[in-house]
Amino acid sequence: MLTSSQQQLLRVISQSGPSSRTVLAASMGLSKAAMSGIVRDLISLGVLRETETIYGQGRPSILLDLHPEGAFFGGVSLLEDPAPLVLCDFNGNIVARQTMPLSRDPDVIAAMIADTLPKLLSECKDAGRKLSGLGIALSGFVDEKQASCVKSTLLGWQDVPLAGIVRQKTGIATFIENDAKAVAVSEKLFGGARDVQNFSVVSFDDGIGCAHFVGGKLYRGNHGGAGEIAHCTIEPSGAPCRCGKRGCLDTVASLKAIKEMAKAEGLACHSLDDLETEASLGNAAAIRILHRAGSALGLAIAHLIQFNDPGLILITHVEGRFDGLFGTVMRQAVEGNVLPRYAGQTPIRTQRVDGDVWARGAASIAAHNFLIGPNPY
Amino acid sequence: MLTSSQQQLLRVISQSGPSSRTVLAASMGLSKAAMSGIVRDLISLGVLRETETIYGQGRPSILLDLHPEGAFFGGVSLLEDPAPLVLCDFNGNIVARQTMPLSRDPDVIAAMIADTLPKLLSECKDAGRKLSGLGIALSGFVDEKQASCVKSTLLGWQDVPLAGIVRQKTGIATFIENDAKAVAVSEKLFGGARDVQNFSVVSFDDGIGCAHFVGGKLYRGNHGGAGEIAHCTIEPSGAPCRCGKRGCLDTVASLKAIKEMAKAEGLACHSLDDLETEASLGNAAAIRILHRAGSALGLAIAHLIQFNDPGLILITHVEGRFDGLFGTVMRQAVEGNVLPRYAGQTPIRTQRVDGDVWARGAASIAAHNFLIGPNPY
DNA sequence: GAGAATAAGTTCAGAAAATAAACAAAGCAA
DNA sequence: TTGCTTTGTTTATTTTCTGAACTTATTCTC
Repeated sequence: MLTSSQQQLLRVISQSGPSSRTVLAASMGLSKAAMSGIVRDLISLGVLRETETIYGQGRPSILLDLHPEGAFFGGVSLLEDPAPLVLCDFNGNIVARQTMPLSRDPDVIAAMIADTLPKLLSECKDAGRKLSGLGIALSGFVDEKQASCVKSTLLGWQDVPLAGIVRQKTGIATFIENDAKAVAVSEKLFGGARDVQNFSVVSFDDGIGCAHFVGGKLYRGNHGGAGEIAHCTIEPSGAPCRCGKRGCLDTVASLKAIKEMAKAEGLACHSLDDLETEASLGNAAAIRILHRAGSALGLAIAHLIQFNDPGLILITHVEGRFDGLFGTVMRQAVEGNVLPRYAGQTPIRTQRVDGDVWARGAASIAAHNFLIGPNPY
Repeated sequence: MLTSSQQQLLRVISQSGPSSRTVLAASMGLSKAAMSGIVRDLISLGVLRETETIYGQGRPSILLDLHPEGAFFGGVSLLEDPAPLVLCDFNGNIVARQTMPLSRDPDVIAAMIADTLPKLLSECKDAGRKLSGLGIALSGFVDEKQASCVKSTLLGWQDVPLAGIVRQKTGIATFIENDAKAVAVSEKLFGGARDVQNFSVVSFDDGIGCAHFVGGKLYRGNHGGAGEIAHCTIEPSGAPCRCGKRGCLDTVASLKAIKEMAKAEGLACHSLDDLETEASLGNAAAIRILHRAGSALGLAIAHLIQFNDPGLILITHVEGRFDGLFGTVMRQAVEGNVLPRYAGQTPIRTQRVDGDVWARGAASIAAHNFLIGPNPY
C-alpha cells in the first residue's frame, strides 16, 4: 500500500503529465527534500521512472512519469457476450486479453473472473505481482462507492453488491462502474483528456451516455445519475420514449433512433455513414433526419456548456463520422445556443474508439481508484 | 495561520455539523491521539468549542462545533448603492453593518472599504483581532482565483484585479465572487445546505442565477461560467434576448421578464404576488404568463437534475412566493421532465432571503476560503 | 447498588514525515 | 576558465501522527 503523499504524487503526475521533482514539490506544497525521498521510494517500487532531461539555465531537470509497467489493472465488460477480460498497463495499453461467457448471476460472474484471471495474468510476466485492481463495466446505475449495482435493466439487477463478491473470490480490490462513466475515466487517464480538470464525455452509440469530470475526479451525482443527458427533454411533447416521458434526446439523436427514423422513412441505410452518403447525394429525408438529430444533440451539448462550463467536450463514438452533415449541424447548434461570449470557447473533440472500449474503461476504473482514490477531504 | 490538519478539521465540521473527537478522527483518517491535540489547540485558539454531550453506552461523547465568535468575516456588496458592508460571525449572523457610496473605480472602492472597515469593527469587540477575511460580491464573471473580475457589464469592468487592490489597502485577505455564487456559498456555510455535498442554488430575481456545489466545494467552471442557466435555450426560436440569442430562460422566467410580459398584456401588476392574485381570480392572461414562466423554469431545473443529479435544488428569492400557480407549475414541469425513476428524488427547496443576502454572501466567500481553502489536491 | 461492560478521550514514548540549510551536480554564459 | 544558475541530495532537526496503555464517565446487569 502507498502512503498518502505517494498517492498524491501519482495523482498530480497523472493529471499534469511528466514533471520534475522541483515542480512537483512546488505543486504539492512540499519541500524539495521531501519530494526527493518520495520519488526515490516510488522509483524503487517501479511505479515511477525518469524520462526526459530538460536543459535550461542551471542544472537540467529530469522529468518523472508513471512507469507503464508499474502497475497493471484488470477490466471486465459485462456489455458483451462473451464478456471480454483485459489486462492494461499504466498507459492503458491492453497487454493481455481473454473472454468468458456472460452470466446474470453475480456469483457465477465472480467465479468465472476468478477462473479466467490466472490465464490472463500468465500472458504477461510481472503482471500478477503488480496487479493493483479490477474494474467491471456494466450498463446501469452504480452506487457512490463503486461497489454495488443499484439497478440494471439489462442484467435484471437491483442492489447487487458485485464488487464485494468478486473481491472475495479473487482477493483483488474491485470496483464497478457504469459503461459511459468507465469510458470517460479511460479518456481522462489514458486518452485525450489527461490534462483537463473539468470536462464531459458524451458517448455516442446506440444510446447516448455522458459523464462529467470535476476537479480531475469523476463526478457521479447524488444517485449516481449525473450525466443522464439521454433523457433530457429536447423536443417538448415529442415522440414517446422508453423511459416514460416524451421528446428525450434519446428518441431523436441516438444512433438507434437515427437508424429507426431512416427505416421509417423507407431508407435502406444501415449505418450513419450510409445516411450521410444519402444526404450528400441530396436525399431530402436523409438530410431532414440528420439535421434533426444533429441539432438535438447540439442543443443538449449547448445546455451542458451553459450549465457546467466544462473545459472540453469529448464525444466518443464506435460507429459513424462527425465530419459530415450530422456533425456540422451539431456544432452549429452548439455555437448557436451558448452565450455568444462563450461561443467557440469550449473545444469539442470527437474520438473514434475501438471495440475494447468497455473493457479498457473498466480497467481504468481500477486505475482511477489506484491513482485518484476514493473521495479524500 | 492554521495547520493543514486544523483546516481540514474545520472543513469537516463545517460540512458534517457538530461531531465528537472520535467521529472526527475516524472521518479524517487520524488517530484519536492526534485528534485530541488538534482539537485542544483549536479550542484554545477560540475557533472551536464543545457543545452538546451525547449519552449512549460508555463514556458520553462531547460534540465539537465551530465557535460562532471564533472568526469574523467582512462582506461588501457592489450590487447596491449605497453599498452595504457587513461583519459576519461563524454562524453567518450579521453582527455589524455600515454602508459606503458605490463607485466604479477599484481604487476608490478599496479606499472606501479601508475607510469604513474600522468603523465596522468598532461595533463588535474582538472582531478586529479575529477578522479572517474579506469578501466582495459583484455582478459579473470572476476568475478561478477569486481575485480578478474578468468582465462586469454593470460595473463596466474588464480584468480588474480588485481583490489584490483591496488587500493592499486593508491588509486583509480578500476574495471577490459573482453574486449568485456568493449567495450559494452562504447557503452552504450558513443556510439550508450545510450538510449537502452536491447541490445547486438557483437565485430567482430580476435575473436568474445559479451556482453548483460539487464535493462540498463551489464549482466555478472552466471560465467561471458554470451555472449560467439564464441563457440556456428553453424556447427554440423564441423571443430575442439581450445576450444575442433567442428563447433564453431569462426571456421567459425571470422576474423582470414576467413583469414585462404582464405589462405587455396590459395587466397592472407590479409584483409576482399581484400576478398570482390575478391568476387566482381567473385572469387568463395572468394564468398564461405564470404557466409559461413556471414551465420554463421547471424545464431548466429538470435539465439541471438530469445533467448533474444534485442532492438538492435550493431556490432563493427576494420577492415572490413559490406556493402559487408559478411554483406549482414549476414543480410539475420538473417532475414531468426528469427520468421517471428520479421523479421526486431530488428535493427542491425554496428560501426567501432578505435584503442583506449579497453582503452576507460576500462575507461567506471569505469564510469559505478560510474553511475550505483554495483547490487542494 | 456494586461491579461489569462499554465507549470516549488523554497521555506519552517512539515512529514517521516534513523542513531548513548547507551542499553537490550539471549545465550555461562571459 | 570562472562564475552563475538551477536541480536535486544529504543531514540534523522539528513537526506531526501512531500505538498502547490508561483514565474517565456513563449505562447495563444481576
